[in-house]
Amino acid sequence: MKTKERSSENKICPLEVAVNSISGKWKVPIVWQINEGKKRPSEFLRGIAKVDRRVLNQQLKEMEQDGILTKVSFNELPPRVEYSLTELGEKLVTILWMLNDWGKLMIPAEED
Amino acid sequence: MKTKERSSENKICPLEVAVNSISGKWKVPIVWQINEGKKRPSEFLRGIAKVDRRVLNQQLKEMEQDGILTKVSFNELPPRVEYSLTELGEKLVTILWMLNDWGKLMIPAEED
DNA sequence: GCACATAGGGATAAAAAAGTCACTATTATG
DNA sequence: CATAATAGTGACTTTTTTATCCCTATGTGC
Repeated sequence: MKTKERSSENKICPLEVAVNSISGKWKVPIVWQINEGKKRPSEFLRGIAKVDRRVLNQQLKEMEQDGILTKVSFNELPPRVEYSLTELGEKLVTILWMLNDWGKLMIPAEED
Repeated sequence: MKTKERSSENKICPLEVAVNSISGKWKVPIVWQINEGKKRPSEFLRGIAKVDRRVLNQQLKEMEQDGILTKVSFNELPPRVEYSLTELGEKLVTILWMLNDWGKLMIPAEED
């Protein structure tokens, strides 16, 4: 999910940039799961229910380009790739925790 | 954007609920603009660039159902409707400010 | 009557995102 | 040789989301 036109198109809005960078069905789950340190694509595939390999790669790639994740490819066989949070990504986790707390406030009402 | 299946489908994840409730192209801009107090749909239309009336209504409706916005309809002619943030919505603004700060960290790199 | 403003919605089209399938390549194992 | 891991992608379909168009209704001003 690249940076597209949203509310404002002339000036760069930091909030817009931020929201764009985490707008993707599996991006927040990815950040949420990686917290332990490193994770391989295959681990994400097993951990995050029904993510497709194709889509996972897309989102990982975008997050890497956005500076949220770091990718390390080992020259081994079978191939090994590890993703970890950058400093920026770790700061995001802090905000996600707050969003998580905020989300708790919505649950009683949405529990239908 | 209703609550759909994301990472986990059995247990309710507050973060998932939170993210779902603000996943919508104009939802964050709406919250971001309403901070002053109240806003009429027509004001959003003029304020947020190219939002379409139809889409705006959809997102306002969902946010009202999610408890983020409060809608007040006045029985006047021409009709008047005002949206304002609920307590929950105001708490969201706090988090959006942090996301905004976080987004600033991404801008130098993305300024191509 | 016509145009404008207000708020709202049905039917439909377009665009964007996500998902599916099949293939690449390599080594080890049976 | 077949199969299973590993990571990755091109071509394509499906689903979801957003946008467009045209209607409703009401009162004011021309």
